Amino acid sequence: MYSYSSRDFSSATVRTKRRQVKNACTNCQRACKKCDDARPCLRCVKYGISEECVDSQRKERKKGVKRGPYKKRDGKGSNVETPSGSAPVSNGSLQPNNTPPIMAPYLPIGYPPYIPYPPPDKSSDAPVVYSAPYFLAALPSAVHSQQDASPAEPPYSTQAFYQTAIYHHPSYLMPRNNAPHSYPVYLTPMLHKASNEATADESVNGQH
DNA sequence: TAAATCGGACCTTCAATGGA
DNA sequence: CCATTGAAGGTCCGATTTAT
Repeated sequence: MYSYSSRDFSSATVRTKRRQVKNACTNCQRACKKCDDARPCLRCVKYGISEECVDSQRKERKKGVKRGPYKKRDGKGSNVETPSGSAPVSNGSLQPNNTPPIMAPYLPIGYPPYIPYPPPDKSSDAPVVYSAPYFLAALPSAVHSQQDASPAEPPYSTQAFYQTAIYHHPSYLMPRNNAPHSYPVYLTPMLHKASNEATADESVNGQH
């Protein structure tokens, strides 16, 4: 879910694999932008083109392609190493002993420090918005505060966007894969503006 | 300055291959 | 039979271009 490029890290840190969705929507595909598994995807929601958010059509894989002789396996299946020298990525799933994955080393620059976020307070009316790391990675400026555990009022009127996002993307606003690393998130004015004005923006068309 | 574009690096999938 | 290989087909990062 969380896709962060290795380029987001200092050279001293390990490379991490970029996560991709299985099938991007046609809009994101054309724009070469990050999509997600939900339909409509977050990007289409943002641009107000939810109704156009449909899976792209995938080609059938070629069959019967002759393949040359494989290279001899050197030594013992040493290919256990992860691709391109990347660290063994915890994809957010629980480890065998049921301990949460260690996510902190994979957080992108600007990501809040690794701190477990307390569960929502049922007695509170304050909207507690969780965000998956993926969401934050896509919208790093959305992180307004990570230390304030009880956001009372978002600094901007984001109700419209919240409603849309929560309706279409409840999973974005809740911890994923039982990961405890969730944070309160405020949306940026840019995002709010987009949510209100996106309907006028029909320009999410592509070329390529 | 923000948004759109797009080249290409990176990732996933899965049929072919080859060892047990 | 099953683990491994490796290329096809895909996603999306990030530099560049264009619009406001």
